[in-house]
Amino acid sequence: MVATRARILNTSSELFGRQGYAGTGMNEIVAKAEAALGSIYHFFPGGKDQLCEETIRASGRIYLELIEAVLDEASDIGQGVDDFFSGAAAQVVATDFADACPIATIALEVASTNEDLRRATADVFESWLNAASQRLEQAGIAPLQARRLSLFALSALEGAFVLSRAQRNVDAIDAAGSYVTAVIREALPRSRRQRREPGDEPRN
Amino acid sequence: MVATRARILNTSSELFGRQGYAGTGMNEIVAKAEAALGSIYHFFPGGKDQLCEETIRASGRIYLELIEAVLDEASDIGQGVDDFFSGAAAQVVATDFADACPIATIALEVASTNEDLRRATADVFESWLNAASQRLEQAGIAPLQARRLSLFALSALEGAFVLSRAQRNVDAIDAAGSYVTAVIREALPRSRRQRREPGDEPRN
DNA sequence: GTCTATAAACCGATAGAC
DNA sequence: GTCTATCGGTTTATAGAC
Repeated sequence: MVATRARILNTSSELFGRQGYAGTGMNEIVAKAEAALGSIYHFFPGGKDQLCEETIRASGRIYLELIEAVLDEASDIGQGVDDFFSGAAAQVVATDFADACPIATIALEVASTNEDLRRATADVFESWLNAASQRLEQAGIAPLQARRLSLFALSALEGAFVLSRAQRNVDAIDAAGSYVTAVIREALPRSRRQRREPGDEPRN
Repeated sequence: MVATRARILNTSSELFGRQGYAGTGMNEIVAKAEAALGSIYHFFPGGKDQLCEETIRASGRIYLELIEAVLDEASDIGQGVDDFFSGAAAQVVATDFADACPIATIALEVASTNEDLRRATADVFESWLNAASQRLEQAGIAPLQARRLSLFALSALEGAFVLSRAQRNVDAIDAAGSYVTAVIREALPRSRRQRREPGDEPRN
């Protein structure tokens, strides 16, 4: 049995991510979460703003864990980035182009209208950037370049999500993934560069 | 004297771009446009949906012209892409991180909820991609690679806009711009590659 | 903690005078 | 073409029984 509070957060994450903050109603959330309207104000007395902020931070944490898991399970950071873009494309297709980044829609909506929520999205992006930077540094890249590569990679991923959802195909994710992966492999110290060649065994 | 219809479209472009579709009300638009509520339904009898679709297509056309102008005025395509990212960063700063891509917020909001509007955003993105592809081909890049490079460059730009608005700095645009420019310069035929060296004269 | 009823404000949209 | 009054519906949020 999933607790009501968690059911509300799961549902709000899905709906805010797909339709945005203003486009998602409290009634819609409780209906889909099979909860009472009173429950949402019981667990989130701050109302819609509080629910949204907690949703941003909760889904941000889950996505952070995904980033860390995919990067850490790969044989090297280049392969990890490649895997992440491939997995993202698969997820977008599996959800019929509905679920891509859990916070990007909200981030654009609130950037100029709600300072608390803007800061929440900034904090989440920062956590993802730090996770990526840290692993690029472990692969031998200097801190400043690791930070810039992370900003570049996350930008390409986020923008590819925008294009993919609008175009209903994953061409942008495929293209962004292959160029970003190439740039990161080029940035690695020569001794640690690896590349899967046509004759290699598939790794998964 | 600016006509009422144009004043409404200019205002809706600004507000939809900054706050999204659901987050912008008809009353807010007419108030800021200094028009009567009746006028909006006179010029856009289809209501909010029609206004938004025309806004997407109109602002998309204006941004297309900007893309074409910046790319065509540069000495070569690499410099043009570099200039575009620099100009985008300047614009974002000048508007206090409010105006970046005119349609990205709407695109994410409507991708899974309004098929007509989704198609409008897809059409606009397609027009931008075609403009970029065409110029990459003129620079000697094969059509298929030109298309993939355009998808990659636009993805990086769009995602950098998301991060920049959320973080309230242009680090993402700077990083994305420099890596995208480098990738495109690498893709050019050796004979047409140009790079500004430290000793060169500034071109503008 | 859950549920329903409802308040108070706001939404998109329409009617009709001018 | 412009303006205002207003309709009907939905929104967020609260009250209070259970």
